[in-house]
Amino acid sequence: MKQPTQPTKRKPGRPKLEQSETKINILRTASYLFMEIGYDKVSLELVAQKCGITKASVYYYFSNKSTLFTECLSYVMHIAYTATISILQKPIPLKERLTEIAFKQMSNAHLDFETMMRDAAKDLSEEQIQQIRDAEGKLEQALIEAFEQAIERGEINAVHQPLLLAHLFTAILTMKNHLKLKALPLQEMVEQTIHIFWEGAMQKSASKP
Amino acid sequence: MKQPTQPTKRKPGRPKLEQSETKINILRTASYLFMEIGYDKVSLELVAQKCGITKASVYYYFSNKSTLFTECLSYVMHIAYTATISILQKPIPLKERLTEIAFKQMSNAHLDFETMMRDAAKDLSEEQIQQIRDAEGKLEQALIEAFEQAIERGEINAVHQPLLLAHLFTAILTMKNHLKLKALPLQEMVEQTIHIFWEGAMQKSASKP
Amino acid sequence: MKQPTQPTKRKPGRPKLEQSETKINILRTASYLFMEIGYDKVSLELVAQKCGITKASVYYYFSNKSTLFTECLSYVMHIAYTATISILQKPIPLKERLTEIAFKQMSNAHLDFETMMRDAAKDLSEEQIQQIRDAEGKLEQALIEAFEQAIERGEINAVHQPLLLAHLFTAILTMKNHLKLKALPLQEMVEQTIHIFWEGAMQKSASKP
Amino acid sequence: MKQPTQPTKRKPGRPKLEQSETKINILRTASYLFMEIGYDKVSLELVAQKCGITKASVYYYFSNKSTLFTECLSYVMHIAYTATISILQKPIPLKERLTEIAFKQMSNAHLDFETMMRDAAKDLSEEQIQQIRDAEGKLEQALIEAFEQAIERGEINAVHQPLLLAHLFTAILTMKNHLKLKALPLQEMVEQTIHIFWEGAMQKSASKP
DNA sequence: AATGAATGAGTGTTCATTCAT
DNA sequence: AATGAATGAACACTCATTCAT
Repeated sequence: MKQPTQPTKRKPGRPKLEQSETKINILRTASYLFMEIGYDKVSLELVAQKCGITKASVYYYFSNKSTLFTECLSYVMHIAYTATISILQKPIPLKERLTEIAFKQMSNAHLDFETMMRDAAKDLSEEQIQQIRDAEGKLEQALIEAFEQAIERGEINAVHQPLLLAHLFTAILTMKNHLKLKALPLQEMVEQTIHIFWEGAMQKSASKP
Repeated sequence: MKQPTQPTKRKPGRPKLEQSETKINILRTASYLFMEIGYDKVSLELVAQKCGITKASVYYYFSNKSTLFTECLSYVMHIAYTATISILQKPIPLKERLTEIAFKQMSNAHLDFETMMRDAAKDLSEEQIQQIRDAEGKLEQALIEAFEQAIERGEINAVHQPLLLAHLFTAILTMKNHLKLKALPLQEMVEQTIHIFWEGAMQKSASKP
Repeated sequence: MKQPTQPTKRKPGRPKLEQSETKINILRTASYLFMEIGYDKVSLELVAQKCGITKASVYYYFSNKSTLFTECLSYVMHIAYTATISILQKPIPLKERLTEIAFKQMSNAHLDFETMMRDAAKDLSEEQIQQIRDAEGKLEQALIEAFEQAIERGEINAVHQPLLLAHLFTAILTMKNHLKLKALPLQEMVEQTIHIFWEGAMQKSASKP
Repeated sequence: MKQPTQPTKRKPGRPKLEQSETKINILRTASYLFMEIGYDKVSLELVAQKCGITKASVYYYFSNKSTLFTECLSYVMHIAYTATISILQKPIPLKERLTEIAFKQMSNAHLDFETMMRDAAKDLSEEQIQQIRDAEGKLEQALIEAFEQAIERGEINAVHQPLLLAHLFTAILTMKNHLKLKALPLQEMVEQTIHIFWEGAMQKSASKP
């Protein structure tokens, strides 16, 4: 979008990336760390180390820890959004799509969203929080729409509110943190869990008397 | 019991208070803080402040931050256990009991168990972890048994594993952290959520095809 | 020496000790600890523990850590003095007496005097330092006199100053701290060392040219 | 050596100083303090103060108190070693060389090695202890060899073990701590002391009967 | 673009000391 | 005579942040 200011001869070959490679590297590394061990326990020193650069260099690209965090979460949310969307658009029953999403999420041991936010909250400005919440909102919205469509199609009982279903589904995914369950095979656990959720959401019979 | 003036070896020195009020105060205050903002962000300075005493005084009663945490969690777990048990023993359908438990838990915005443990883990000794896990185990066990009995009574489909049901139920409770849902009236949210869970768990029809 | 103020009927039987047993216990325990691990590393808590009493009780008998230290050192010095004197008075050649003293001192791994004083110095008042130095002085004096007599008897070359000999002898005893020497059998080490010292001190030949 | 403008991969960022002056300053200051008042009583705050910097800056250069101590001792030992060696290699009789070493050592009122190690030991890793002991070993070895050669040359009685002589010599140097002796002129004290040691070590006459 | 240097504020922990009982 | 309770000052260590180069 941003035309270089000088309209002179355009350099041949692949143009340099808008975002410096270092910056992206930091973003990726920090994102991973934030999700793995949480906001507080990620020191910028650690991020720098893992990137093979200096703490000061991190500051060159991100003016704050909170800024870094904000950009990381936006970045991660975007990826998660893309991945989720691509699953949700598959032409298979919603139950199967949900199972697939659940399986993906539960496979890697990331901290859940709210946990990270809680730690970071103290440092984040209003705008930053909003920025992250927006990114999260898009993801939430995608899920909500999937449920809305399922209701329209009659796959799910219209009694339920899509918003609530979306959050219930998300809450269920936190089961991955329950150590005791590590005994059970993941595949089986995911399938059974989603099955219960699904049957509950679907039930045709009478519900709220 | 206590013979008055007779010289039956009265312990010298200032008599110890039954259960020092200060200690209980610390326990309560720290428990609240740990659950509210997590292990790492609770500084002993903060605990002391909130108790109106000095950091050193906290150390008078608890030799460690990790010790304090351990005792707090045991304390809290015990309370949660007692409360849960007393609900589970009521002579009403399990679904109603679960709703009641969920309502209680979701009413106060505590961090969930695993999140706290993750932060604290680095400081806890093997025994301390075990001690907390034991307290947690009792709670988990109570839930599991409730599900087992429901299965025996035919309230719930025998297809499901009580362990998984218990953890699914617990995972669902983390929904309380989802800010977006703060818009919905709590009562309604809890009822609908448990309803979905319940129908899913109960379903008489075919399950895994 | 100190006549009780009231000349009334003297209580029959063994009179109660002037010094309470607890106080003596503290004195003994603390002395041991001070000499074993040094002034700084001895906490009053530790002393109390080893005595089976409370920190506050230690303060009941000794108003300060420095006071306790002072009294301990005086106490210890007195014991050392007595022991040394009793050896020095034996009717055997001085060389043998010195060997005996050296053997006793090197057998137990106590810190040496100056090391302890250096740590404690920051806390001690002028009077306290003087008090300890006095107790030390008596010990030093005993050694000096032994050397003086040996010179008078012609056992040792009159060239040497008894004061210097005494300190040289004391300095030699610090060899017990040299870890590398732990390999050598103590008995042999002591004998050889004193032998060298002795021959050097005794030499009849010309000395300062 | 340093090619000026040519684009031969110049390291980016601010170039590192040869051996940061600050670091050397810390090293010197801390070394002095450690030897003067001992490991425990040297707080990093104090080191920082004396250097005119912040405690955090000390941590910028040395990751630990124990690391700082280790590097300080290695540093000091190296200096002592160099100085000692240069004296030991002089073409003068061993006795004179020893006198010179003793004079140098006694001139500054350092704590002796073992005293410092005793305090620091609790914080030092195995490797660190080894590192320091190695540095110490080199010094010890230099002395031992000097004594071995003196024995070969017949300067010293072959009865004595060089190891023991070296440690005896070292022990004697601790006399510098004996405050009482501060009255005597240092020069004289050193000469007389070494003389006694020397005559004892040299004696041609019968030894162990 | 990237870095070495430096810092201030905070954290967990220890300990001598005081005081009412 | 002895103790439980409480505190202030210090210490080792960490970390986000700044700045000149």
